[in-house]
Amino acid sequence: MSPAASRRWLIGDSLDVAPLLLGCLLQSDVDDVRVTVRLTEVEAYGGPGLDPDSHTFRGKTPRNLVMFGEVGHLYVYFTYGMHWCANVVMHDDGGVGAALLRAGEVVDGVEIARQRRPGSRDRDLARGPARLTRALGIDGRLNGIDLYGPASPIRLIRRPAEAGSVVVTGPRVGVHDPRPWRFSLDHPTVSPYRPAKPRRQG
DNA sequence: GATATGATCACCT
DNA sequence: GGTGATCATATCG
Repeated sequence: MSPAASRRWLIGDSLDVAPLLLGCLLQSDVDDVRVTVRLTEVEAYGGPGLDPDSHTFRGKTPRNLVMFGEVGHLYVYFTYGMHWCANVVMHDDGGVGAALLRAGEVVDGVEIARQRRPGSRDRDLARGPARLTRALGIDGRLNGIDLYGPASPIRLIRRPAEAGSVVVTGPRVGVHDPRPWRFSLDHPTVSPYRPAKPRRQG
C-alpha cells in the first residue's frame, strides 16, 4: 500500500478517528533498537468547533505548525520543563487536529523499554504520555516526522482492537473541558484519571 | 525583556 | 494526597 493510501484512514474529525488508534501498534526504531507499543489510551484535540485546550486554539504558531499539516505525521512537544508528549496528526481536509498518545502496552523490545525507564513495573513502562515517549525514545528531534515515510524511525501500524474489546470514554486528563474526548481500552496500562487543576477564582 | 503556566512524573507521606 | 523538579512557549509591556 502506498503511503498516501496508508494514511487515508486518519482523515476525519479527530473525535471520530482517535478511537481507531486503540489497539494499533506504534513501532520505534529510534537509536537502532526496536520497541513496539500497542496503544491503549488516546485523547482527541482540536476537534470540531472550538477546543480551548488544544495547542491550536489561538491559531498557527511555529510550535503547533505540524498539527495543521498532513495527517499521519507526529506532533511532539515539550512540557513541564522535562517531558515530551507525542500526537498523531488527524483531521478533515484543510482542518486541524491530533490525538495525544497517552498510554500503551509494550509488546516488543521490553528489555529496551526497561533500560529507558529503570525501576518501572512492566505495566507502567508506557503508562502516561511522557512515559510512553520515553519508552519509545521519542523526543523533539522527531517532531513532524511522517509515520508513513519509507524510512521513518517511527511507524504507525493499523490494527483493529481485539474483538469484543470495550472502548471506555471520558473527559480528557488535566484539562477543564468536560467533553468525553478520551478513549481507552479496559487494560492495566491505562493511566489513572486526574481532573484539571482548579483555576484561580474559578 | 519579564513573567505565568502547563495535554506530567517521581517520590514522599 | 501532596509537592518539587525545570523550561519552552505564549503573552504582555
